[in-house]
Amino acid sequence: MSYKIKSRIWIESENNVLLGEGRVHLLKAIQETGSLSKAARSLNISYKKAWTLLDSVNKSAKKPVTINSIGGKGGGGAELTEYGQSLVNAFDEINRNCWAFLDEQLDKIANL
Amino acid sequence: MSYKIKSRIWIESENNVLLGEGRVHLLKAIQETGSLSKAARSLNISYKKAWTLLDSVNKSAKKPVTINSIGGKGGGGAELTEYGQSLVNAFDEINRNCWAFLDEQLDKIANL
DNA sequence: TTTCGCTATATCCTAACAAATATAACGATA
DNA sequence: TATCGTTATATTTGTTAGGATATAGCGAAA
Repeated sequence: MSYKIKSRIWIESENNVLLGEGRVHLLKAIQETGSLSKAARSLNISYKKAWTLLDSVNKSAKKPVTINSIGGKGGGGAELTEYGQSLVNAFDEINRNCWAFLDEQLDKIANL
Repeated sequence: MSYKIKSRIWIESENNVLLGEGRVHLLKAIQETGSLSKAARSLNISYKKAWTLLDSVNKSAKKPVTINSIGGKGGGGAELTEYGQSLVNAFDEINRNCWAFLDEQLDKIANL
């Protein structure tokens, strides 16, 4: 069996992490479930962890990534903004491209 | 100030990590100093940590990456094999290429 | 005005990981 | 055969990130 190359990418803003794979997973789950707590449950992470992540995302981003509402019908919820959706899509695309790129590069090591 | 994209790449072999940035730093330091303990001191990490890393590298690699000698003149030492040097060089090149590639990709996010 | 499920936040606790320490073994050299 | 600076490894101690738990506040709707 041969070597594999793996990668992790993330976006920073003013030395704060804006987006990484975990954050993108969370944002997708929010989009699917309509709430932060449901998203946390679906990802098997604590609400606190999810909240901390989302808070950090929104504090680092130039424009709001989600809109969170407290109280009201159903207790409230969270949803992605247009900007949030664009970020998620762009991140995914870059990540996929990066994997493809690295797989190409790998043959520099394969036959040493 | 605008977003930055960062990355971390590593090479795996049979689900074990072979090379990452930290390991490559260590290998370079071994090459420069001729010993594992000197390399550890130069990187400000404990000997134990350095030894554990190097041990893992050599156990994951298909061919030996360093040759370590115990006792004798100077107490012993460690040096990179040809193969080890090739791995280090290839990793560095792939890493640099990856950075350049990702910087290109970043403008997908810059103007959202 | 009570209920509901959610957002928001503080505090404690623990388990994983890193650092610190100790010690054995090695072999060329003098 | 004593010395030296290594490699090699076990064990103990510290630290910190994350998990668990608790609770307050919110607002639409019935």
